[in-house]
Amino acid sequence: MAQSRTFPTPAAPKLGKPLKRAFFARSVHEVAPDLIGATLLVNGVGGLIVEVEAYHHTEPAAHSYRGPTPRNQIMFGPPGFAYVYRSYGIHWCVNFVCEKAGSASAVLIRALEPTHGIPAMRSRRGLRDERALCSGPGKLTEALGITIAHNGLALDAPPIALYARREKPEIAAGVRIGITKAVELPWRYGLKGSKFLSKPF
DNA sequence: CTCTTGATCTTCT
DNA sequence: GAAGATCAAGAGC
Repeated sequence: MAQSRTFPTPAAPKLGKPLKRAFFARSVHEVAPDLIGATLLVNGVGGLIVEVEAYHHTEPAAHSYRGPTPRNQIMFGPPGFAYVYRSYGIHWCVNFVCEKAGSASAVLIRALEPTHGIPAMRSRRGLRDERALCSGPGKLTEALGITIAHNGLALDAPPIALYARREKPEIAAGVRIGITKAVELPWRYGLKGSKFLSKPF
């Protein structure tokens, strides 16, 4: 530790009001862009949501497209809960369930701008560039400590907390990343100009 | 900078 | 047996 004296902790941005579960009880295509700029914390660690993607059961890229399975059952439940799945056998990815029970739609959280608990995130991810801490769906779950243990948890109760954005940001949209079906749907949303995206728009 | 590859769990064919 | 809502490391330019 080269640091020889105590520095003031950088002030984290002021949080908006807590998002209630009802926030998610509407079209996934309204919720997804509205999440850009909101703050996601798990046990007090997290940051600003800067990139998301919408998925809906009527479209073949969605896990719910072929009906319920043990993995995706949370997607078929009520809105306002976390759907966590194993990606490529190695990573965890987290979604927020939207609309209504049976609708099987969700928003994949793809990138955060780290604001809270950065030392904890660094320690979980290893020493890295701050821009790489949460710049991908598998990276941010590792940084926040999200695992299958969080599958099915409510989004408005500990250890998860969400806070509304305080100002409306400029939002970019584009095609989703890493899929081979329904590739043309422009259901990826991001904070315009953010340096913390998984990829530029 | 871009391209390739290995890691290895769940679902589907 | 193969593919997939991914990531990091290594080779090459």
